[in-house]
Amino acid sequence: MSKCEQCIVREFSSLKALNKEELLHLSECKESYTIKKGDVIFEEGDTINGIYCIKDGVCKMSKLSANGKDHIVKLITKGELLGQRSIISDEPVNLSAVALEDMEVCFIPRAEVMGFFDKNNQFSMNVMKTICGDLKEADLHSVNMAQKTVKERLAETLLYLSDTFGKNEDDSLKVQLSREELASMIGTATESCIRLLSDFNKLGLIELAGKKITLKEIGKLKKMAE
Amino acid sequence: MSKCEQCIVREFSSLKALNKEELLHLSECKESYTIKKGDVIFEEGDTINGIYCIKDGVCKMSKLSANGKDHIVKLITKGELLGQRSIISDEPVNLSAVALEDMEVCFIPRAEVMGFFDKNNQFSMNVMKTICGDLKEADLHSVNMAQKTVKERLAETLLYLSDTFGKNEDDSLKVQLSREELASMIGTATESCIRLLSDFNKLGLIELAGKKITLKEIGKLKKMAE
DNA sequence: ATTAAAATATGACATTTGTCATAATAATCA
DNA sequence: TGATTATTATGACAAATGTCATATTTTAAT
Repeated sequence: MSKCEQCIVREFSSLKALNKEELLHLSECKESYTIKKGDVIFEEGDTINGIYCIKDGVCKMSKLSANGKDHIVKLITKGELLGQRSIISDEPVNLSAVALEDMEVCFIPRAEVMGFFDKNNQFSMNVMKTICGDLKEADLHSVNMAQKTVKERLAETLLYLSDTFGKNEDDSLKVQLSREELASMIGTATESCIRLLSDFNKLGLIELAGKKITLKEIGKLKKMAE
Repeated sequence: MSKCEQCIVREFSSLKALNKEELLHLSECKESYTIKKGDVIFEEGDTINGIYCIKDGVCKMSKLSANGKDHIVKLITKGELLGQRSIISDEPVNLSAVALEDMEVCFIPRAEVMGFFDKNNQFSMNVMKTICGDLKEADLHSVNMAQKTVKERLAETLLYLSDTFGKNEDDSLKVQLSREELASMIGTATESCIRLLSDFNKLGLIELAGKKITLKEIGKLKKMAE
């Protein structure tokens, strides 16, 4: 069992507020998991009994809409905690989490988390700030969904992917989403997404090579995203 | 200066966790305001120095989108607190708040709120739960914006207005939004909103009388909203 | 009450986006 | 490797939505 005290990822989440003693205790009750690409961590409506700390990898958080399509609400990566909202509200999770690549995660039991809330005010404050940040993001996101065109949303999403998850050595986007997944992030039909990618390609804004997408004209893409 | 202890509205917000002593202190440092319809409580980007407790009335929370249009993210009414996110994150507010009708609000200084966070764990927990609820709502909202048609969103919004804010004696919706505001809630052009309202009217789903909107076929509207 | 201004309504049309069909390419597996 | 399947791509068209013009109604102001 690995020591939480030595885990660097911890420093990037609310868990950074924990003291040595708390970390020691955490090391003993947490469980490490390896999750394969495509695996479901939890599904919308599931009752989870703790939170997940992402050590490595990226997963998509999605919600089934009334018309049966999956909508990707956000992507989560290392240093973030999963399932906080559910634990705090004492409700089933409202989003599904599916790994986009192989992942390393630790599961922290509910009781442990509640203990931290009780005894460590700084931890509570950190969680609160995180959730407030999420809320701000979510509000911005819905305004974008409501007011921007599909083209603008695509440009914006490509830039977001680049900024947040970085590039490979060949400059292509690190997270590899299928066209369907990309479409489900920007809220459009897969065909529309493919068509716009083609357009962007023809305009020289991006370069397509199979699943790989490379951003060529960041400035123009930014303008396009408004 | 009115006593917070006797304020019924308190019972509906996170403030219900406060004890007698805290309430006494709160009574002394809070300030009551009357806000006229159309008045701005705060604007996106403003730094606020406390939170607002809504005693009466309804206000719209909106965000300016890149194309210059205002998008109404949500409506807030009595029993809710305004500005929590900003105070917790220690950031300017990300939404504007404008009164849709005359309002009664109390302003609670930042320091007071922070004191409650420090000393009253239940209060913190309540706030956290509220924000988690907001986050869940916000995620659902963006999925709806991304996946539903304008028609579906209009039906859904009308039902929401009826459920949340109730009806007048003549059965018409209590909150009176202009067509422009309604359009800005569902994320569409004012003309499209007007056109769809006309359609709904012709179909007998609703009844229009000037600004007044009366829902006639709740069941059908629900089906329409999917 | 009369006028001016704002809000609501409707028509005509352009643009965006979705849907269905089908082709081309890439990935997977026996 | 060859066959099978999934993914990506493109065309053709329909449906949804936005824009601009203009009429009508409501509201506000003098």
